Amino acid sequence: MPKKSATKKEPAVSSKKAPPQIAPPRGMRDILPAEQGFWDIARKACISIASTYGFERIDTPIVEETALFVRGVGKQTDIVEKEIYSFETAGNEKLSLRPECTASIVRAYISNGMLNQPQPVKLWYMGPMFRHDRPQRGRYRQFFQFGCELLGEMDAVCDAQLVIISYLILKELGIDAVVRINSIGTPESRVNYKNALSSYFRSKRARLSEEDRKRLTKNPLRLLDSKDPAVIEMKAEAPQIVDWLDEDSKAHFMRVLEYLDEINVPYQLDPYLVRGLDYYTKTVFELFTASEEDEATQSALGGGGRYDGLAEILGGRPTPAAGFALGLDRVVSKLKELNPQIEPNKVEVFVAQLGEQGRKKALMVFEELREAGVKTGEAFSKDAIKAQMEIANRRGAAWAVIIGQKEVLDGTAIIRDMDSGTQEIVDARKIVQEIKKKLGHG
RNA sequence: GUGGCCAUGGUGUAGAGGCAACACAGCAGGUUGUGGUCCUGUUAUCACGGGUUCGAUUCCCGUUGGCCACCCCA
Repeated sequence: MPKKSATKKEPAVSSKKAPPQIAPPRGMRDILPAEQGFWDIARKACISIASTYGFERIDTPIVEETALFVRGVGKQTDIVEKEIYSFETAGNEKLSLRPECTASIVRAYISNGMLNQPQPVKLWYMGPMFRHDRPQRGRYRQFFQFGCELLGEMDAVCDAQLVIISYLILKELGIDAVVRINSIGTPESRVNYKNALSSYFRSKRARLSEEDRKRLTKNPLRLLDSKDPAVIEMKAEAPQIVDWLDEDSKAHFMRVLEYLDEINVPYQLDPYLVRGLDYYTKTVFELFTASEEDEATQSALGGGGRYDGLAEILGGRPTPAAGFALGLDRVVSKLKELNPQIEPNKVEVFVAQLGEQGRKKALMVFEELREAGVKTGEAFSKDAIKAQMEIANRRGAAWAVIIGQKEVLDGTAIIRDMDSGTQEIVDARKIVQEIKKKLGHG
């Protein structure tokens, strides 16, 4: 290869040249300390409600065999067709970053023989998922999901409970959510419906856009969420899936709705809701915020449904199951709009020092206070007392313990009331005792 | 993956073909060991690469990234 660029000056790694834009990979981001308070609130709500309903945590690998997702999520789905992060290892394993977690959970259920545990098995998970999609607001290539999966039980009350749990988590966070729900029946009834739907739209093929014609052959169900006004109009007359459900699915769906009525979970029947993953059967639902602008942008906070066939697809025994996932990035961004109060990392006492002797003594006093269960702050790397007091103030300390050369020689310490500015000198051996008394720790 | 808009200190913004401005945050000071106010100083090769030009941060092209719409989803 001719090295034309050789004439150019070496890009000189050592020069002062600014590095090229240094940023995380596209569609990925850092979640900084200032953000973590919001995430903590969201995570706590998820975990506490899921635990209340008897769900237990499971962690599965972030990477799985590609085949798991191809079989589980569906070869035809966009997620697998164009969004999956796949790679081959040095050992020729074909692996993928998980684009969602349900397939992994079912895999874990099978590979750990959980069918021998009391059923249903109720699991929750929380972690990053990866999809190589074009980034947008609320859509990241690495995003976090919290989800619950309930395996080994087919009763409709389980579907309802999962809807309720996801709804309650959002409610707990002050987010007003609306559930959109539908039933897509068994694979067989869906095939019949698909046929009916495509023959309906085929009769009106002339009025379809090119894009929608493609969908007609590829996945006619997707026509139902087309934004083309002409299609929306045609939709009104289109066959609806409820009319094609088998008796069992219909009865199941009715029971789910009855349970939701019982708990007063607001829901909208959405005959056009079909989810983009192949494994769903019967109940499917999505959660949206009540505000209109969000409806326009179609960004669901979460979604889920029943997937009775998945375990078998993955090579396990037939196992009825259902679950949901919340998009935590979207939940957190909604939560931030509500401006919840974040507890700052406050401190009760601050230990300030002057001089090397003072610092050594202060190091020990800090440990004693910490061990006594007092929330204590320090800035031992600072020499100036002024800078230390500034930090003490910023961290909201009610008291400051000040130890300088003089105090070390006298065997004393200064205790300063940060509100009034009054100070007293105490015996160095009684610092912890004095502070605890002042804080009312007994 | 397709199309549109955009890119200035840590953050939010101003600016104009010829010294890059303001606010906030940060750091250091305002004499000898004390915070919340105030004052001073300090913090930018204007995302990266190339082109036009005497001269580009400003105009043009490309790259990267962000936002928006489509697609799809969380």
